[in-house]
Parts: sequence; structure tokens; C-alpha cells
Amino acid sequence: MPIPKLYNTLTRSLESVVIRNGKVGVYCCGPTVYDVPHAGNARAALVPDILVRLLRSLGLDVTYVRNITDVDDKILDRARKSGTSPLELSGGMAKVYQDLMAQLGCLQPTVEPKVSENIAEIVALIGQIIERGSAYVVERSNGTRDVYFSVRSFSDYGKLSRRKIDELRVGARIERDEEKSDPLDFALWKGASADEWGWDSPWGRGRPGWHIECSAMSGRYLGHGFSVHTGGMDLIFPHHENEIAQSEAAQPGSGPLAQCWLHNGFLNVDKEKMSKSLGNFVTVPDVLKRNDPEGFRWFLLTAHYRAPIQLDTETLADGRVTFPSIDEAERRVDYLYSTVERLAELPARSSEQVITLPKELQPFTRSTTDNVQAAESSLLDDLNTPVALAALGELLKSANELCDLKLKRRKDPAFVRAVEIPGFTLDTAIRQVTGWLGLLQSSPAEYRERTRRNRADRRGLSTDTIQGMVNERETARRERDFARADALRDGLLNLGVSVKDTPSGSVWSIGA
RNA sequence: GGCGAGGUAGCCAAGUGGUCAGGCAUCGGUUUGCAAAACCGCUAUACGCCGGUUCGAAUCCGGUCCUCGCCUCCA
Repeated sequence: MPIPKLYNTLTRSLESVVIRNGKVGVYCCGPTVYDVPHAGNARAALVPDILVRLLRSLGLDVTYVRNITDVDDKILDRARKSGTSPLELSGGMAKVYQDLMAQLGCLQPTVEPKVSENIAEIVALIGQIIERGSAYVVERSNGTRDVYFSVRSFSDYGKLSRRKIDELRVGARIERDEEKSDPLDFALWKGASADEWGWDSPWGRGRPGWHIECSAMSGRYLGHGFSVHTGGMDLIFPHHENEIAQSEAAQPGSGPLAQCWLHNGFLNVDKEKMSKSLGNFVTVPDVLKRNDPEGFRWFLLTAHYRAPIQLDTETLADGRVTFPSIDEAERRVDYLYSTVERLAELPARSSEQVITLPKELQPFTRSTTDNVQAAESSLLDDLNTPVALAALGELLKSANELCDLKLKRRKDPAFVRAVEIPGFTLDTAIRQVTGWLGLLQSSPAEYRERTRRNRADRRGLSTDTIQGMVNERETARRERDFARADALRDGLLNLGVSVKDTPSGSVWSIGA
């Protein structure tokens, strides 16, 4: 069985995924749910999704954990401002996140743990770290107690981000906190007074610190030393560095927290990192207002996961913002669905038939196999989705070529029947590759309905009106009144609607 | 200052020590009532800059310029 190779941030090299008894654990650092997810959150969810699909297609038993951080100071602040309770806010945002990721075709994780439901595990882990001498309790002036992790007690600190403890003190802005014994130490537990949001613990009421939840939840659901831990590049330091310190300090001698650390690059908007202050912040709902979710997915797959991906925006005359590169990706998804639909029109395969393929059809089998292999080996090689998409493109081209060939030779019944053989092979191949990529998750009819409706809405058109004009044009064509038919078509084209005349009638579509 | 990513044809984007990435756009063709879609073909002497290694480098080495990110919450 081929084993996927991934770039491990910890060793800065390509390594085979570590499998234990046919099992693989994948932990994805999910979002802190204080707001709707942004475009970058989508990318971070998509990367492990591709990995999990690939691993499962190899027959491996994958436990996929994607956490929801629903306890955090940002959530508390937002809740205060909007007059709701923190868990009400984060619960709602978590649902939004889950719904949007599902729309983007991301697999449902095996487990989607929340911090608020893992407080006992977090408290137990903190206790273990204290016992090992790597954390200490500090009493604050208001009577509450914090627990801090002692960075200097963990000799491997900095191994993931390649930072040296002593260099961290220079230049960096480390908040002075008189209660910590070392400015580098970070909170495992933050004390809270009786009227504040919190849970009881051996150190009094409080809330978990930022990093401890991932250590507790990955430990609970995957155990120590699981296969792959994923997240955005910006989590390398301090989040993942601290996770490693906590988990490994809690269980000295039990090896690394995770075998492989996989980090995805940023999604930049107009060449810069998204940030609210720059005003280039793009949320997933912003994208889906304008593009089909599968188009967005295709777009995210056009760049290698570790490379930054550029999301360019264009502001229309009416002030609306569009994403030209996602539009382009969406046109490729149109092509995917229209090709699959065409392929379905080929003669149905009858299994008992044994036909010697005509010479013209022979190359199809070979190139189909080659392209499936190209797609698979590129994904096995550090999830190279752009190359896999190129291979998929070749398959789609072959499928159209085959359909064109059948059309050209339609008077030759033996040939038409023979077409079913490569047609079936191609259909299977396309489904296999799109399965790895999480594309083609609807039927062509569903996709057409969905995009027609959404694109019509976006342009302020009604599908009934369009259908009416198309019908009118068909009547004109039947009467061979081409001047009128063309005028109607031009009118539709001005609305952004293109009409395709086929033997079975006119089909219309709205451009992405 | 420390750590890191990247600079590839008009644009997006892979890859690699020695005939092809791929997509978009453009142009020509097949097809069509004309189109659209689809397919075929053409196109750019592509690899930031300067040196070096080599029979041969965009690919390896040295230097250099530029862009971006992390080091503080961030996917």
C-alpha cells in the first residue's frame, strides 16, 4: 500500500505518515468561535479534509478530530458586547462554522470536541503537569489563582518553531506579569472570581488557558503520539509549541505528542494577510454570497497547501466585490459537471458484452489509467492538489473527446456501442479523483439548479423570466425566424445568460 | 535582531540537473442556421539579479535585490 508523505514542520522534511495497526489519528486545530469563519479558516479545514479522504481511500481507519474552541476571552468580550452568554454566542458560531464547512464539502469529523465539554480532562491534565513539576500555582491579589506552565522546565521548548528560549526574551514584546516567575511562562488556568465565567477546579474557579484545550482533547480522542496534527502556519508559535510542551511534559518519556506537524500557508487577500484593520477581511459567507461553495473549494485546491494563496478582489461599478480567481475556478466546476452529465449520455454498459475496441478508442484506457495514477501519486506526495487537478482536467478533456467522437461516428452502431467501454472507465476514474478532492458532491442536475438559482439571484433575475425568454426563442427557431431568435439570445446574453442549442432543446446557463 | 515563505511567460500555478505541467486569456480551425459548449492547433526563445560547479541548471553552490509572514490574539 502506498503511504502518503507529508512535510513535517518538526523535522523540516518529507516523511511517510505513521500508521499504527492500520489506524491513523488526525487532529485539526479548529476555530475559536467568536465570529463567522473567514476564508482562511476554510483553507485550514480543507487541508486535513483532503488528507483524511486520501488516507481512507487507502483503506486506513482514520479518526479525524477537529476541535471547536468555545471558551476564550474573545468570546467573553463579544458576548458581553452583544448581551448574550459566552456559550450561547460560541454555540451559535460553532453551528455556523459546521454548516459552512459542510457546504464546502468538508467531511464530518469523527469527533468535534468542544472545550466546554472537556473541562474535566483539562483540569486533570493540568494536575498531571503540576505533579511533574512543570507548572505552578500563583495566588493573585484578588484571591483567585492562576496556573502557569514553566517553559524553562521543558528542555525541548522551541523544537517546533526552532526558537531558542533566550532569544525569545530579546526584541519580543512579552507582557510583564509580576505573578509569573518567568515572562515566557504561559497560563494553563486563569482564575476567575465567583461572578465571572468559569468552572471549579482544585485551584479555584477559573477558565482554561489558550493552549491546554488542544492537548487535553487530542489526548482524549487520539492518545499520545497520534499521526498528524494540522493547523495554520501562524499556530506554529506559540500555540503548537506550547501544546507540545504541555503534553510532553505531562508524560515524560512517552515520545512526541504528534508524529507529524502539518501547517498550511495563508490565504492572502490582495497580496496581504487578511486583517480587520486593513479592511481586507473576507468571510466564508462573503465568498458564498458571490460564488458556489464547490467553486471556492476548487479555488483553494489550485495552490499547494503550504504556499500562500492569493485571493484577489475586484470592485464592480456598483460597489460589489467579486473574486475573479474564484469565478475562474467555478467555471472549471461547471466544466466538471457538464462533462459528467455528457458522459452519462453514453450508451449504458452491459456487462456481458465483450468487444474488441476500435483503434481510435484504444488510447483512452491507457491515458485514463495514467491520469488516475498521476492524481494519486501527486496527492501521496505532500498533498499536491494542483497537479491532481491538472490530471482531473485531462480526464475531463478525454471524456469530452470521447463524447465528440461518438457524435461524429453516430451512424456506426458498433462504434457507438464500443464507446461505452472507455466511457465507463472514464466515469469511474473521474469519480475516484473527485472523491479524493471532495469535488462532484452533487448530481449535475442539482448543481445546475443550485447555480442557476444563485447566479440569477445575484443578478436580480428570475429563472422563470429567463426560461420564458428561452422558450420564446425556441419557438422562433422552430419557425426559422433566426433574426428574432438571435435578438432574444443577445438580450439574454446582456443579462449574463448564455444559451446552448442541443438536439434535445436549448439549455441555458448563467456565467459564474 | 531571530525564524520562515516566496519571486516561473499577459495572469494564476506545478515541477525538475538533459523532449510536455495544467488552467485562464489571445489567435486559427472542427462543429453550428449563426452562436454557445466541446475538441484540435498555434503562441510566448518562462523561470528576480550576479557569479560558480557541470558536457548540460530555472533546478545544485555562493552572493545579492525585492515581496510577504511569524516572533503579541490570529487558520
